[in-house]
Amino acid sequence: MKKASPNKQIVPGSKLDKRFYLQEDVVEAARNLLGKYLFTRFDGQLTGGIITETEAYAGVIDKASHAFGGRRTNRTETMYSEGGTAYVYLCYGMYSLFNVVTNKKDIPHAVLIRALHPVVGLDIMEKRRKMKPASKNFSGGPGTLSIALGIHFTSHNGLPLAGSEIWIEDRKLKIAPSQITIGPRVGVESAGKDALLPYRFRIRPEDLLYH
DNA sequence: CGGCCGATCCACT
DNA sequence: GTGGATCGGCCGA
Repeated sequence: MKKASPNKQIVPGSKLDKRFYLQEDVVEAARNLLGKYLFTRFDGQLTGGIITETEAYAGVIDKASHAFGGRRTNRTETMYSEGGTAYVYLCYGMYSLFNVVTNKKDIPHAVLIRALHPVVGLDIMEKRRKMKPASKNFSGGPGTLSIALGIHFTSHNGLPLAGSEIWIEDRKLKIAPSQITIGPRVGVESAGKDALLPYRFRIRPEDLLYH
């Protein structure tokens, strides 16, 4: 009997379209982004991988969101852009965190991309991360995946995912509901009862090896 | 203008 | 499991 083996073959993909980014349910959007491919191409260097963990931030009614209560500041202004915009901000003074803005303009929904399974441009990402792509912690957190992809808050905040050096593709990787773990979001303890909302989606680690 | 703190990561124990 | 790194955003004075 044939043994299952990792399939890293790159299937022709299509960029996610406006309809995807305009979906009104940001929790659905977060779930739907699992298994999609996130790419960057800076200075001709193509890097990318499979999104394996996301969190939904539900805008003005979500205490864990930067836009809670309709807060509009210089930083959060990006969240009020039309769906399909990159919201990248500095966290803990040293990490750029990458979010996908969804829904209509002025509705500040966003999905934080929390983990990436590296697939394309491994050599380039290895140099950026200064570690082997097979290492634990290579791109399994929101800060480290931005380093691997070369995403930085000063350069890439506000970029349109439909026409820039950052984009997301659907390569028809199917994620079954049984492969998805759902739970509360990370690092949002101060959000009161919103901290308990099941807005975090993950592909189970054991399912990451075979796709 | 001062101070607090964060959607994190890593080294060290 | 714990704490240090490191700095822009934000709020209050």
